Amino acid sequence: MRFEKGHKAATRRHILEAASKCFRSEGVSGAGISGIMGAAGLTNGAFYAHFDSKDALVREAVSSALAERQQSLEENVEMGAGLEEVIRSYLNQAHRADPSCGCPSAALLPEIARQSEPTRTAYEHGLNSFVSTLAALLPETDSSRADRRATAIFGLMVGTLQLARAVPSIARAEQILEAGVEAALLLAGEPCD
Amino acid sequence: MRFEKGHKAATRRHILEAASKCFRSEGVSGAGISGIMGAAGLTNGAFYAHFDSKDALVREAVSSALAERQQSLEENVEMGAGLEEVIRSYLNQAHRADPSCGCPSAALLPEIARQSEPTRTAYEHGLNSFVSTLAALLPETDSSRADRRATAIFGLMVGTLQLARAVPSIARAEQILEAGVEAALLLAGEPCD
DNA sequence: TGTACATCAGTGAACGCGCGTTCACTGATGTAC
DNA sequence: TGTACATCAGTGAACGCGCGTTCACTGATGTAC
Repeated sequence: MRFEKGHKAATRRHILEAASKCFRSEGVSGAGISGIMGAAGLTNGAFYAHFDSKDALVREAVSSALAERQQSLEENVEMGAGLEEVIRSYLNQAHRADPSCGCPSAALLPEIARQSEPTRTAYEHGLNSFVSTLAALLPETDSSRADRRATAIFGLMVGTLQLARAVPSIARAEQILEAGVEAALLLAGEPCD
Repeated sequence: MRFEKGHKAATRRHILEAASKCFRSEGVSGAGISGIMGAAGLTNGAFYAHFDSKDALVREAVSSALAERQQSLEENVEMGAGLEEVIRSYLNQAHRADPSCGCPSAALLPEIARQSEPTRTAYEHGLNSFVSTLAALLPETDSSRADRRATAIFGLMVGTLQLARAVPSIARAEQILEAGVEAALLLAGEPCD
């Protein structure tokens, strides 16, 4: 078979999507090239026609997962979602149970800290955008204070979801998620400083 | 040479300490048996005289790191530290810069969520103790409410430290840590419900 | 119109390497007779 | 006292395996003449 125009770019996107899911569910060092390529419906040999190395794939997959989440957040906000809806759609059992389509920060943060500098820079940019979008949902008008508060709220969301995922008991996970929602709402409502 | 009484138990503890550091700095799947044994001053072959498998080592190393942190927290509290000192001794540059001796939750949580059930159960027990100790530092008298609030504060601490470790800029990390301290103090001071 | 060659996404076997794990062995000490 | 054997923490080479990466090849299509 011959390939229509844009075929290779589409394949590249499929690999990126598969990688982004595999990394979130198995971890960056837990997911291998063969498994990722298999999930994308290809064999391992085709990988290097699309990416220079696993490291390059990690950088792009992290960026891509962050961008996907950013877009989904913005869509929710445009549909009228406030901070409470955003928090509740993050700290719940569905998100806890499926890391593969969820927040890359919750699934990968400690590993991102061990990645090469370009990957960490890409992460920082994605984080900044996400925090800005959250900050715009806060009552606080001073944008630097709102960013600070949004950063803390996001840190709380990430840490809480990770705690809920680590404990084996679903009931305990539920308590953790509820404690997180309650505290995040409190942080959202209280004035800064 | 022959070995004095208790020698083998001491070696086992050394392996556990080395493993606990290696896991925190390189990740559970990033750290190998050879590297851990080397860090303990032994060769890889000796490992299986002390532990059944890497999985068993992970379980014990996680427990041991949690217990060490728990003990250090309790000592600080006995020396008169309040919640603010605890928060500030967690969310600072020294802790950000050295994961190997720091909080195992901040270094390993997403990986712990992927471990076998016994490891996750061990983690849950360590977490519960830590949260109870934090809860006792809150003004809230109702212990179940205090536990909920302490859980959220701990989630905030863990997520915030991870964010600070992931970004490449130290200045940005500092902003993140400060935002976390501010929010954690707010959560500590506000009444629950 | 037919033939030879170029293109190019993808295949699948192979590379060296390090992993977790096993095992025959070492060498210093203790014990039996 | 001397000799043979047991004990036991640790060594270091080897096992099979999967990793990231490379490469000769396939096979369908396009282009040149």
